[in-house]
Amino acid sequence: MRYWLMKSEPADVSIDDLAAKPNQTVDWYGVRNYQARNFMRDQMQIGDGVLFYHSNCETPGIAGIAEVSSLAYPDRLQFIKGHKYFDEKATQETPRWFNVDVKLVRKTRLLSLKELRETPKLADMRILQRGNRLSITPVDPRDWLFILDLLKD
DNA sequence: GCCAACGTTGGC
DNA sequence: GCCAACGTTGGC
Repeated sequence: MRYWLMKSEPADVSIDDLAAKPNQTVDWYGVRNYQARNFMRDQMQIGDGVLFYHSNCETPGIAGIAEVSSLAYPDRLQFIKGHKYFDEKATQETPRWFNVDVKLVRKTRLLSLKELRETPKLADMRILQRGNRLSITPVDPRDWLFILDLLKD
């Protein structure tokens, strides 16, 4: 059982969009970074905890709790010619990109990036490190518990 | 295998 | 819209 922080641009899929999906589940398509792909493909297990993070928006921050609800499988968009996420080097036999499914557990208050930065206990989180751009990062179990506590009210 | 050029991310 | 950081590409 591991914990992750996964970034989503709310203009693409927000926490409310997730809540409105069938089964409150979304396929985490479009990851085109090898490190992030490897986390999904090699490490994620069903039931892993997910901090659903809003990025590239007015108030970035953690917007809800979710969970990994499938093992990784080939990202279907890599095969669609003309699509933004098409990859000509990917084939059905040897897909290059993978995604898991993510299911909402509950929407929370917005725990802003600013507040995260102002919380000394969380200073070691990957998301807070200088220059971090990775869209999926592991979360230390202690940080996970601490954040759940911050989100209790 | 080096590394310059280029593209993307994402906070501000 | 700016730009720092950093990943990827491709010529050599």
